[in-house]
Amino acid sequence: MPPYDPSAHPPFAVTVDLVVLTVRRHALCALVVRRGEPPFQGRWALPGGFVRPDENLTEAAARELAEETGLRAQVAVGAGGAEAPDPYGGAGAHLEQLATYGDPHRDPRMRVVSVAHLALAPDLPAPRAGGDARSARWAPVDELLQRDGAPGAEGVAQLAFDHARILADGVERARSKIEYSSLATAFCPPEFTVGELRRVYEAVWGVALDPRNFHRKVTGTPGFLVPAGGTTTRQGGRPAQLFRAGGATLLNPPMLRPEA
Amino acid sequence: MPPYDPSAHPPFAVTVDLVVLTVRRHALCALVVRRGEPPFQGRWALPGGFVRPDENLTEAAARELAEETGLRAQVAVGAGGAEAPDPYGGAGAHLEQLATYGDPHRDPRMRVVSVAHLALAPDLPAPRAGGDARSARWAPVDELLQRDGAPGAEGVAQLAFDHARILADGVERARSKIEYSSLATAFCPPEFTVGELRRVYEAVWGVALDPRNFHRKVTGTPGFLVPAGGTTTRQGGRPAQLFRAGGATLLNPPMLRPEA
DNA sequence: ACAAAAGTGTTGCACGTACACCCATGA
DNA sequence: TCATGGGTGTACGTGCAACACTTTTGT
Repeated sequence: MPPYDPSAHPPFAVTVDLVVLTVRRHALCALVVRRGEPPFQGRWALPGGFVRPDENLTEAAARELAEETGLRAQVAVGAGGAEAPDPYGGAGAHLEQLATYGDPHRDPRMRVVSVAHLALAPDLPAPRAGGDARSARWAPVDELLQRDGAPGAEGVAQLAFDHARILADGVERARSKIEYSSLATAFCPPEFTVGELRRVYEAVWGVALDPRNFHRKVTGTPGFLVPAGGTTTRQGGRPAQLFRAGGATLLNPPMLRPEA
Repeated sequence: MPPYDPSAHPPFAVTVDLVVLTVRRHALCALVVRRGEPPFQGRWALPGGFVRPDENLTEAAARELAEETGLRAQVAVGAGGAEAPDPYGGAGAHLEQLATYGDPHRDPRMRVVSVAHLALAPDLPAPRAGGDARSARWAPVDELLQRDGAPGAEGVAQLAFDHARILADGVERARSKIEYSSLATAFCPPEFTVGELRRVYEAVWGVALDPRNFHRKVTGTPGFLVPAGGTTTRQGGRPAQLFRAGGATLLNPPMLRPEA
């Protein structure tokens, strides 16, 4: 390694970008904000911002998440590069590092290395255009990721920068990770029914699951769900038991994703 | 997002660090280099270096890998943030992005954000102390990751910076990824036997596997292994068929890791 | 002959899939 | 009464674990 002389190295900017996913009306949706200035002015982009000198990457991502959504982060430990325990106590969104994108020309203005993070949130009342966001919305990922040229599907402009790629990576991570972990509960409110959890899987994977077998699977895995005591009929039909996420974080054997 | 004024942002240095793993004498080993200057002078560290202005992160990692080992990288595409296809044609090591580490004080000299990469290589003749490495060696990961204070296990100094954490994350990634992918073949020479592949799994997981069931599993998975034609007795005993890695990259159903 | 490693056959069990069936509520 | 979603029972198939057994070399 050459000696470290700050002035001898090219100027890199380091940012965090956020893939914030939720399930709304049976569809997997991502949070996007409209850019107010060039480049890509007027286009939709992932929320994000610069890492400050005194904060680590996870803190920067949690700060941006709070600014955009008001959610407090539940930081995941593990091989994702988490650096600090959850500084908050309350309920909030799952947050983990996704990947880092550093192509020399991904931002036309200067060299920007972006550490993308993935956040999973329960359905929120409405995007809060806080901080420096001009306007924000939840958009179905299917729309955002449509390749241009798809017939009969115009009207959705491509995301700014390489954000389509980042979003695709985040969606793929979420889709595969709910197979073998209890992460799907991060899309649910603190108390939820088995059917609501099943609809999360169905929305994220875009498939239909057998309600009976799903029920047996999740209630039969020790530590995955703990009964919360009450019941609800908010989905109609027979009253359903309410559950909370249990301590188990790994699902073994995993939930099988149908090939469809 | 505030406007981009390079001079308005704090100076970040961006580096790549490498977790290079191989299997030697039945043990999972990592490549470490001895630091020739402060901080952590004389301590072992992961190989790595600065990202240059004109290269992306994957290219930087591949360049460092070639400088340290002479290996050419087979870049993995997917959610790891790969940015370019393999620019080389020959045989080489598997390379993928691991995670990014950016704690404000991880390097005492200045703010350094390191994009760690994971490389898996077949057993190499000897570490080549090329580039700026003072000296290099393959060290068993069990030694490198021993927590200090373990009785009867002194003599192995802790790795420099946060490299023990990075190495642990890389080892965990390798251990879990060979479960559901054909990645274990990256530890083998171009042609290998079923027994040699099994010994890779046993070394990486630190468990014993049933040779008969392992044989059925890997030869029965379509596209995982393709016969190379010959046989060998280099392991002693009855001649074993030689295989090459097949096109299949995903193992379904996965190889089951015994709980031991 | 013996050890060592490569392969094959067979059986039992755990778990997923498919689907018939019953339960409890609101309209 | 009917539609809707919640929940249980059961038969069938697939695939892994375990282990007996055969094959082919080196010493």
